[in-house]
Amino acid sequence: MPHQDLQLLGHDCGSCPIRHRAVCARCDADELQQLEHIKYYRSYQAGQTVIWSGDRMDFVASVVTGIATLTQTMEDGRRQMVGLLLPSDFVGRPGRPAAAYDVTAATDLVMCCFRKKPFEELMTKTPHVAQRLLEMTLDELDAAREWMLLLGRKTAREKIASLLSIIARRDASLKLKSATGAVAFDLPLTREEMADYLGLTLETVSRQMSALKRDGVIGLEGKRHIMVPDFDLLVEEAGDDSDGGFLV
Amino acid sequence: MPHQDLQLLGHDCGSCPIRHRAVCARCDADELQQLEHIKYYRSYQAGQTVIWSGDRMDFVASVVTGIATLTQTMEDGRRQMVGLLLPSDFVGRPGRPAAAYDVTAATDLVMCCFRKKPFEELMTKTPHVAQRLLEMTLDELDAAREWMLLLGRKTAREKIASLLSIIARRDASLKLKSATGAVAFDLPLTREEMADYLGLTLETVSRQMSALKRDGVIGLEGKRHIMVPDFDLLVEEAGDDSDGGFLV
DNA sequence: CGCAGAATTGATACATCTCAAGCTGGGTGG
DNA sequence: CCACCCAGCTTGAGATGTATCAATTCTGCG
Repeated sequence: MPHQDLQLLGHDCGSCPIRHRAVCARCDADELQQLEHIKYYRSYQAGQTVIWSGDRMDFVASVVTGIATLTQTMEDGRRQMVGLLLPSDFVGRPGRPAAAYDVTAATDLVMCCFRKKPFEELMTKTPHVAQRLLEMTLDELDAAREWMLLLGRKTAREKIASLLSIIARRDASLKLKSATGAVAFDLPLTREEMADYLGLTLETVSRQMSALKRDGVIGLEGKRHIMVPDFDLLVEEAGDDSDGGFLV
Repeated sequence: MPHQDLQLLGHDCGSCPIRHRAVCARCDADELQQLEHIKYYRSYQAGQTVIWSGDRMDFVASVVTGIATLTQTMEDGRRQMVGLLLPSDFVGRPGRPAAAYDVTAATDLVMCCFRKKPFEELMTKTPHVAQRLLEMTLDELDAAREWMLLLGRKTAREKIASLLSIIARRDASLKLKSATGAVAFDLPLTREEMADYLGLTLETVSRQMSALKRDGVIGLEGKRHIMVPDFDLLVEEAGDDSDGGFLV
């Protein structure tokens, strides 16, 4: 059962922190008002399950604050994370009645939910929501393909460095900065969640984190706070083509 | 330079073999006529490169016949396939000037290309193309996530069985049949391409193919023709949840 | 016929997994 | 206030699956 605090903040789209990046980014005043009508907020505590794969899902949503994960599980318990949702990311698929993945709150989480039926109607009647959703889905597809390269071909060390640089970049972009030089951020994931992201065991994640620390690529303060003295070095360790991925 | 046979077949959308599945599936007569105006066909021989990652790309396209692959390559030569495009699948991203992946013809290939600029205009002016593209992109994202589970958590044997069952299913669906009982099909990929798909080496692919043959899960006629006596057994070997994935 | 690309098979190396034992830090109850 | 506890994490030793390197063996084709 979701912990259903009605948030006082953010009831008005105009002052919403993800107003300019989420699925509603392109909406005009009229469309926004229609969305206001069908939206409601939900909060989850870190660790709570938002929805189980296969469950009926009669809403779609945007992440407002916090981080959620999408995971797939095999019958024997092997788990693979297939999505990492940051503020402004979209959850759910219009036209699909049930959830295809487990959705979990990795940190405390606030989502802006839209009742699915009216949301679908809005999509067919006005263009801006569908346009923006297409754009976001194409971006996610690109991210998924980058992730496939990571899973299929990178070494454990490269995988860790890749994940850290991805989080650093997205964290910087949420703060409207760009990731260069010295960078610091909090890991929103446990070692086990990192392992599920990377297709590794948590022991291997731990060992490689220690190795990167030993080699001076990263510094640790507690388990969660990461300091990166030279972001370019981290990117190099990730094995990515040097450019910051400016293909748009 | 693409081998640019103008195809005699298929100049008319009405008789196009992918008319009801491709990005144009929802178009009305008027929209279809606009598409006719900006489309042209291109043919490629098996092995030819359609476009290199980073190259300027001033068209988007649908695969009409044959199979194309999307691959990413790291600086040191490690390769990962990130897309397998069958007839009706879409190539290219509206709004992006350059190709993000290498696109290669795995078999002889015919593509229906649309000049990008007018295609983008058509997308903003009429709803049906954008709607269908969104739907197709969401499907691809689901496929990519399934693929991520494969890359991150499956054993070599499970990977091979998964790939074979995916190809068997898509092959059956193109023939408007469903994959059950005894099934047979041609592999459109070399061992090396299979390895690039699965995040393995070609030697491991070869060994696991031999193992599946030895165990009677598959039969081989030549290198490319696969016979599956019991499709359910193959799916079991793939480690997937038993159901045929009917989440829509 | 014989060649070249594709595939198979073998022997060995090595990265990561597995199993197992401690460590650490923050919260709780005596 | 301290001892304890527990989840999360680290580290170690050994097992194992896949990669690597190296021959052969197919197979289709000029």
